[in-house]
Amino acid sequence: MQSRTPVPRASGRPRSAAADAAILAATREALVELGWSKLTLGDVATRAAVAKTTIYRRWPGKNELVVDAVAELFDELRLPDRGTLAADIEGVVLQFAAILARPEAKSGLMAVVAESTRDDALRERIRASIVDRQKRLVLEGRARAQTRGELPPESDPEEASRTVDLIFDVVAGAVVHRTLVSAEPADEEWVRGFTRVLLLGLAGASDTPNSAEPAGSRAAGAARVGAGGTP
Amino acid sequence: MQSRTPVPRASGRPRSAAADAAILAATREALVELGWSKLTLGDVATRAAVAKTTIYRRWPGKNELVVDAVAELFDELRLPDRGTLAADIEGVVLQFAAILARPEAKSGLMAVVAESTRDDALRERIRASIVDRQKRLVLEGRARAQTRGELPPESDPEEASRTVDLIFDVVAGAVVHRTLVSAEPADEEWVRGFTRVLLLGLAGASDTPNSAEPAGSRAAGAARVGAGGTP
DNA sequence: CCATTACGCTACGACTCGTAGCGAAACCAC
DNA sequence: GTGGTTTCGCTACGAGTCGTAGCGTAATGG
Repeated sequence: MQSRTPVPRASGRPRSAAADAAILAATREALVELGWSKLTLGDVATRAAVAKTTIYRRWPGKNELVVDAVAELFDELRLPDRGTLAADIEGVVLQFAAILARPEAKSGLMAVVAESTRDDALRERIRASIVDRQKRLVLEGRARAQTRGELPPESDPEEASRTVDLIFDVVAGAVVHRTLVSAEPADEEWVRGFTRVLLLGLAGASDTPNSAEPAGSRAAGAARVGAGGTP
Repeated sequence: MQSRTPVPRASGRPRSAAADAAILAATREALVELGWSKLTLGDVATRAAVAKTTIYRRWPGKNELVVDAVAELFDELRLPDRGTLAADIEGVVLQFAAILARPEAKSGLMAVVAESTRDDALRERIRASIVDRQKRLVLEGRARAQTRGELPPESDPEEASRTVDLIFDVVAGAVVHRTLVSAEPADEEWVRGFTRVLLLGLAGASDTPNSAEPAGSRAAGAARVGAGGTP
């Protein structure tokens, strides 16, 4: 995943895969103990029992290293079929919240996102190794819900894409804000309430794809909501 | 707001209010040009035409200085009465998005939030000078909507508090995620879609305050939605 | 006039950064 | 084996930042 193989190397001493793992693990350890700002590559090198130069040969700098170290935390995200869209959402949101609650994710993720506002390459790295993996779950859950009949099949593909993006920003944003800014746990009770709001909102919005009205009024259509569920 | 008057000082040379303003303005300027990571207090001092020691006499460090500098950006947030809850939400979300789109807010805000995960005092400072000011708008908008009859009067005060917290995390989180992570503009079209989902979700959720069910099923009640609006 | 506090300036040790240079180690092709 | 190639660990280095101390000066109140 983070193999920085520049080109299909011909010969020479191969890079130690163990060193990669040790460096990333040491980075997470340092994130827990020191946090982002006090984390130094020299310290990571010591923890990983490698030379500082070895790290610089593989990663451009602290930003990229932390992105890869944090990205591995999200590898465990799964979307088991829990029977209903609501249950699926609650399950994956709870997983996401559990990862975000870990100190290495907290202090590392937001810091690199902040840095990415002035570094397009870094943002692309975050997108590829963290964000896209999360967004794929949204797509998967949506497809599953369509199979169940809980959501109508996508009519306009572009509209569907916008909706997925919206869902993703709402879900990930809400959990992140709850965890990091409000500094309160995204526990089961909160996730239940959040899922209810999200689901009702999406179901209601799906009948009125778009409109020029300044929003408001329309509402009656919301009755055709979360069909399915506890059948 | 950022007056760091330790105690009601008796005598001596008073602190220059102009210096405070110059330092905060210089901080924002440096955030735009350099970003968070390359911003140094020495540079800020030069830009503000003050001595570096003057900054250290007023702020503990870079984190707190940036919090105060960014906080001033949110002073302009207003909640004019636009007639409907939907319009009110859209208006304030657009304002919020406009502030977040500014580079000094982007690079500064997320960085201090990241730091606040390991610094309780810093988080409290952020809460007091930035977050609470935003949350007050949610309360104000809710009260206004209740007056209009768009939302039922709060029955259980604790339940109402949880709802306000949820709304706040969803709104602020979604806009932040859209702007910083997805790196796409929270323009009028996006805000319209977001408001529609949020409003339908809240209206639908308001009849079924809470339940032990794993969510899903319930939906019919959603018809008693956004009453009022374009009367 | 005097006590008190803020200010500008200089200088300082401590620390981190990212790189360069070296010899040794590990791999491949022959 | 032997030679070529790449990585590794180690040391050392200049550059830059941090946060503080010390000093003389400026501005206020009693």
